[in-house]
Amino acid sequence: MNPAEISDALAALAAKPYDPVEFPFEFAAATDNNPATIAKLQNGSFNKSDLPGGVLMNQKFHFAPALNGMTSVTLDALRANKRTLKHKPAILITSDGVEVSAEHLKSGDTLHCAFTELGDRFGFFLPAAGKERYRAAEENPVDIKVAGKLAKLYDALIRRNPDWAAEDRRHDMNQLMTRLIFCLFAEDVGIFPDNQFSRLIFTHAGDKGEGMREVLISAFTAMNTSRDKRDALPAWTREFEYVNGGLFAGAIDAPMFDAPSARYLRDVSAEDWKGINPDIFGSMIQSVTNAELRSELGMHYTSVPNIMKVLGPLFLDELDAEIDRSWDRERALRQVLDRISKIRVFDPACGSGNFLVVAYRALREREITILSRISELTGGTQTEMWSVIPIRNFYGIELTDFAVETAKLALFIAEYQANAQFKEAFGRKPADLPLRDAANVVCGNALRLDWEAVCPVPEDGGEVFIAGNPPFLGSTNQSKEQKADLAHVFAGQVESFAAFDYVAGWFYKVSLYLRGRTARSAFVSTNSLCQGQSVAAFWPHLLRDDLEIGFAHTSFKWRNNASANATVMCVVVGLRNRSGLPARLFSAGVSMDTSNINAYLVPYQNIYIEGTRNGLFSLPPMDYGNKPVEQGHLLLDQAERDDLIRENPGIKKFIRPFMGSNEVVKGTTRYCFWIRDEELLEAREFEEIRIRIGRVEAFRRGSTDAYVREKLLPRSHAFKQVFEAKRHTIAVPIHTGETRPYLPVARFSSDVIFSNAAMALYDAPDWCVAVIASRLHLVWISTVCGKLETRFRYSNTLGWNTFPVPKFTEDQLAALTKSAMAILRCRLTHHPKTIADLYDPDKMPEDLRAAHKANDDLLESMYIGRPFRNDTERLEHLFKLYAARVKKLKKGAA
DNA sequence: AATCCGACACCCA
DNA sequence: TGGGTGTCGGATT
Repeated sequence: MNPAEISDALAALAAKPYDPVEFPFEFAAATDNNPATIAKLQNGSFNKSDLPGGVLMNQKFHFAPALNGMTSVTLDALRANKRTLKHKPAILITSDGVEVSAEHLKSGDTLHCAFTELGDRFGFFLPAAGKERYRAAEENPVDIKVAGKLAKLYDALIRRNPDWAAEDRRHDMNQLMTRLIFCLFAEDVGIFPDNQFSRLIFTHAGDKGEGMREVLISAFTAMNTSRDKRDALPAWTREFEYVNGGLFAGAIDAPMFDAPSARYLRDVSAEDWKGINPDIFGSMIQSVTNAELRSELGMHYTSVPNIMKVLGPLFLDELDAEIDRSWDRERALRQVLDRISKIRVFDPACGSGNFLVVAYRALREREITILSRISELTGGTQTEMWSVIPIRNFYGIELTDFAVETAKLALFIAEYQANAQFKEAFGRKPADLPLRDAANVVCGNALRLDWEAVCPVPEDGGEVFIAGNPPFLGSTNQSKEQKADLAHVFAGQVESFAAFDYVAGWFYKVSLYLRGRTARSAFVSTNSLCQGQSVAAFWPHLLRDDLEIGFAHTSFKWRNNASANATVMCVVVGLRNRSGLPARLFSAGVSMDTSNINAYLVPYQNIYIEGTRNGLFSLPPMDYGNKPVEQGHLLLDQAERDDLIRENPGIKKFIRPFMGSNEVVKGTTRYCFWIRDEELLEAREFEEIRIRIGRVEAFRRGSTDAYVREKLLPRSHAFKQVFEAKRHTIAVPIHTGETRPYLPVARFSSDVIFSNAAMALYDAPDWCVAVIASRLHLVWISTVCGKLETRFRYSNTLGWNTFPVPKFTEDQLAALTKSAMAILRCRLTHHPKTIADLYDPDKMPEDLRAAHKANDDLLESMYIGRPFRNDTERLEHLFKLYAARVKKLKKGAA
């Protein structure tokens, strides 16, 4: 059962009179226990409670009835009960029929509410159904101000030095910015003496910035030179610390400054850099350096809440549990510390290092927790001198040079801040300078590089955790180079990969890395990787029979602190070697353990629904709508049509109503020219038609699709597909809103032409409406078809042709036809309300709801002799029927 | 020839 | 300006 179903079940329970004997069993049923388990609970064999009237279900809940007004007292009794301690129920619950008191044992949270509110408070009771609530990490406010000022400085420098914007100087410019940022940060947080850097450069560069270039070159050179070798440099540079660390190694140059750029530099150095959040520091710097890409780069960085969706279940949660278990044993804690010291974190799409920084900080925080506890346990005699987590254990691959530099810098800064925390806790830290060791961030194309060369598999028993947010790009939008990258990964491995999203390359490469290793991975991905055609095409090759999904987050909307957010729905998928351990599924604020998560991110065994042109069951063929491919030149709106017909009455015979999803759902009307080949000469008599055909020809001539140029260009009076009905059409919009409780199928007269925004059953029997309009069909479509973000996407090959139906009898078909008609007639009684109005989940009329309910009950009884209990049961039954049918067909073919 | 997809596209409050 | 909700034609099969 999903949370919504549990909510409904609890609401139903709360609406009935309270019976203290029946209540615990009904509560068990409402929290997803099957009838057999409940029967055993009732006959006492599963009931562990020793309280009068009590029911205790292992791990799930402990109930005892309360006397009037005494729910708090009974809750105390439940909490203190020995059996409670032994069997660890998730939830304690008691009621007197008026009040409910409950407690979540793990967190100690309590709930006191009216009995009738049980349904509204379902979230509290989810743990009794094996689902734990989780809260996403909070978004930290970022210092947008600093980034804005950096951007101004950058722009001013480019205005003064246009050549520094060119490709061959980009690296120098990037390096200048990172060095400046490091120095401004260092002088504010105490790595350098207070304000040393800005004081020295502004003292020696003059007011208008005229000497800034030479001053910066001298300063940076000094930081790369040990103090005793600075004879060739101005005397004032002696003051600087020796920094090194790669940041100041290599060529040192700086652009010319002018008055505005010097002013912006002063502005930005006046900011308090202590408050900078290093988690996404890199992205902010990166967005500074490219005015055009500024919004776009910012658009794609991964915010901390999203990073925690990946790193938490990948390894941090498990580490916390281990620390918890070891809390009272010094030896065990030292083992955890040893484990942490060997962990390698690898982000093969690291950008400016957000994931690596967050992972590094998380590990350093846990190290301090462990050391503090060891200190407590040993009475302060612990002798650790220093952190065991080196930043060289953090690996990354990134395509753009500047991002690589900022990633390294962000890790330096994170290390500095972690050291400061360490000092606060233990009173000591090593010297900050010179910078010693660096993260292993490589500049290159992750789909071309050998990942084992970048992040070697450790030989000391260490673990590798691979995480990141690789780029998503559908096949339509990939460049030639990107397609070649995918070919490099998949050629010879997978027969058909050209339709894969770019992100699939990362998933496949990580699967090769993980196999048989002490390593796990988790990536953010576009949700389409786990939907529709990609599932059957990609996932069997990825998982084979030795990998599994260890955890997953179902679709969530992309959000970060950028002003413009990318519009995309994401998932997080964690991969691991097959383990026999439970997998954890996160969905809408709830997590649950399950024996398997399949590639649709459904808690069910692995199953792949393959699109097919031939129906697997006995349903009539469904066609794709008519695809115009004419840049709108054959289409008309209502006014255009009316005007044309007024001026040329004869043109009417070539104009037909034209409908896609929008028109079906909202009841609007568009029209199209519909010219049969044999009528072309007659049609061309009209000047308007000649002009429009000419425009279509021009458009088709310029298409990149050879089929359009060669086959469609000579037929520019017509659409690409040409289908029409003889008697009537049953049409299903392809993309429609997911909040509607039913798919907006409708029936139209034969004059209407359907666009490729709809699927069409031409002249098909009306009982098809009953099937498509059913809850059962919606559940199937929403699971096995693709989505447009979260919108339903109807497909004939994936959804209709694969939909399992029993062999209907004539009587059943007659009943379904009647039911379909009842729905259609009911809609008519609400004329002129549109389908969008009628199927608004908040405003759906009761009689229409009833007609659909009757239709659902009728259809479902043809499957199992009764209505299904919930969507979970619906889906599992459909999966079973599909698998059985495919198995039978394969046997027949063999 | 047919159709799945969109780090979307576009409309409207 | 962002929530609400489906066009349209390229690229792949």
